[in-house]
Amino acid sequence: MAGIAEVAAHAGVSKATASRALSGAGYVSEATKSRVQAAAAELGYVPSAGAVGLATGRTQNIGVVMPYVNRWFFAEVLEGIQQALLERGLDLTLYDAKPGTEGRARIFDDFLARKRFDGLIAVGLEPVDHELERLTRIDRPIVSVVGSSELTSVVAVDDDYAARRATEHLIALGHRDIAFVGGAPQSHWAHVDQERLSGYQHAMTEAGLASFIRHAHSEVTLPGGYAAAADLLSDTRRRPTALVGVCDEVAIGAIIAARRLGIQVPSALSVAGIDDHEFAEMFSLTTLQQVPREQGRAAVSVLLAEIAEPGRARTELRIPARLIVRSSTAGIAPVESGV
Amino acid sequence: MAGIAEVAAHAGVSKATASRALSGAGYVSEATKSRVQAAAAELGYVPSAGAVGLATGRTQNIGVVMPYVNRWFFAEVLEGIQQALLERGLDLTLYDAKPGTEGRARIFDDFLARKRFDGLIAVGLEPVDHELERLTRIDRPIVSVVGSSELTSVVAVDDDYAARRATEHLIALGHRDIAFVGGAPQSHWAHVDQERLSGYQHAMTEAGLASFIRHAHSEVTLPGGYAAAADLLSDTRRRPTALVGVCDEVAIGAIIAARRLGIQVPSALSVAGIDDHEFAEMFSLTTLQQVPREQGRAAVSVLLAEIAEPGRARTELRIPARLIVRSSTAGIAPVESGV
DNA sequence: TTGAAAGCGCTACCAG
DNA sequence: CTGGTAGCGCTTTCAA
Repeated sequence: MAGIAEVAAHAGVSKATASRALSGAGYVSEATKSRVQAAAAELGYVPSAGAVGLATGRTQNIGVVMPYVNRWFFAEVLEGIQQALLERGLDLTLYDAKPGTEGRARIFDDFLARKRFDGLIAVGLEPVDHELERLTRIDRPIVSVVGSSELTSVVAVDDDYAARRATEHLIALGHRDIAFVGGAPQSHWAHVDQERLSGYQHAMTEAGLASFIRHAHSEVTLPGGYAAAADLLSDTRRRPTALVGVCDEVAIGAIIAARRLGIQVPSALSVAGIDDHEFAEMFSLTTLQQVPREQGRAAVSVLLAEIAEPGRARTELRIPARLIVRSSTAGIAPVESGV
Repeated sequence: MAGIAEVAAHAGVSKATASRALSGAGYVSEATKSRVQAAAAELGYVPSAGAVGLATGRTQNIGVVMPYVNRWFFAEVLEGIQQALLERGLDLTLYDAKPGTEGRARIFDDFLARKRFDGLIAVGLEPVDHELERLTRIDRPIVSVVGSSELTSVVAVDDDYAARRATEHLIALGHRDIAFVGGAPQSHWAHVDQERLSGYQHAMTEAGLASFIRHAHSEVTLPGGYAAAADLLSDTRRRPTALVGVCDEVAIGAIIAARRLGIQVPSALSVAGIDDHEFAEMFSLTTLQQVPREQGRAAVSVLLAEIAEPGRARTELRIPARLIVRSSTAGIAPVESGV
């Protein structure tokens, strides 16, 4: 309730001086500065964010748009962003833009246009053209996490590399009949799924296993992976010896399905994922680790740099995933020596 | 970029009239109203949230504080809140107040004090005294989701009832040696854990099974449930015939542990949970359903009512969970006729 | 080093 | 029904 005017009065100075003393900008004698600070503390003064925003043009607030918050990856990125902002005293306003909903349309048409933020982080948005056009209108720095964009800075894991590496790991173990599970033709996360699928395809092709390439579509969720794998594995005649999941959730779903079908992992079936999901350890899942929390933090750094220095060249951060071998993968037949 | 002054000029009216025409408050002739609206549309006018906030004292923004965003329950509540706010054109700023962190302290000391919102929703916060004191200082309506509070309105499932019902279900199936899994002495979510534990204890006691009461502590996560159950079940001499999980994540962890130990569910072990988690179906988990998304929506309704009508009496919504019987529970010995 | 005053963009009161 | 004007709470020239 106490405004800067009261603080100023209390300290016996003008509003202008009080403002300088509190914000640290401009010349103020040490004596008056501490007097003002004391007054502010005593009155429990807290500046009005709205007024500061109006006067400075800086909202001290960052917008975050993502299609889901209840998926591991997104939740982790969000936490990373939140932590980084917290340390810097910035607020975060969240826009949950679920694909294909009316709410998403409103976010792009109304909410984002309000520009209640100094910059925006778009996580796995995969905007369609119309939405992209809205985004460019915003006239505030934007950083994308996941995906690719010519217009914004990007922070992401190298998806192609991750899937390739997972596949190579299985090939090195002697597998030939390796299927790729996850991703649907018109999944929203099309880009990532596609990159990973193609990483798998490349690895297979390079190893001369092009004829074994198989893609079992599924929703990119744990139950989705479960269903797809249950389907794929129940056909005993054409059962692959190894699976690459488009992400850990799908891979874990596949492991659960295998267990229910009585198929031993890894002796009868090897499964590799991508992510290092919080459940990966529990399922002894071999995976390619990415740390979404760090991606969130990195996105904040990049964004703040762009806010501080308008016109800065865009940044593109591609982070290589790291292979973590646990015990969901094992050799088949005589094991070849590894890569 | 276009301000209301330009819109006014474009439409040949004063700023005041333009404001009324756009906000719909006060008398404006239909003719001028549509003229102003046309001008606004043409110029792509979007009001400055900060300025509106300053002038009206309403930020059109709701704050949400929660200790985690990456747990099923919290993520679901968050989505419910977000949806409800979206429909009403309100923004949401998120504060991720992880217990015991420095960030949490900052949120309570600095961020919330900024009062950048018209009202606050606290999800599973369980504030300690010092924090509670901060909260009361905020002087904005607050609604709690989960937990209990004398000071704020509350929206929550009836935890005692849910656990009691789960336990009764198992008792009705003929089980006597039923253990409760989950919750640690100083878990952050102490209140909920405690309520559920005591629901279990009551049901056991009322059925004359007090001597069978057993509580296996664990972290309230899927891996936590896995670890605790693995421990509990590996002692073959004292193995219970049924388990009540403090929540579905723990219950599912227990099922996974049981399967790994070769214990058939439900023939050798019945498991019941509380939540109806997104994975419940996949594990055929019998559970007491709550719908956190709806709790989020309800919290928004209550909060907006309190914002609209200051001094309104506090609301307390206790929602009874609904028993969903799947196939993780079954009778032991001759099945008694059910409750 | 400090103070006075002019806005930031909008709403709301009060005349007309 | 409409326009002028005074703020909302803060920052920021510009003089002193």
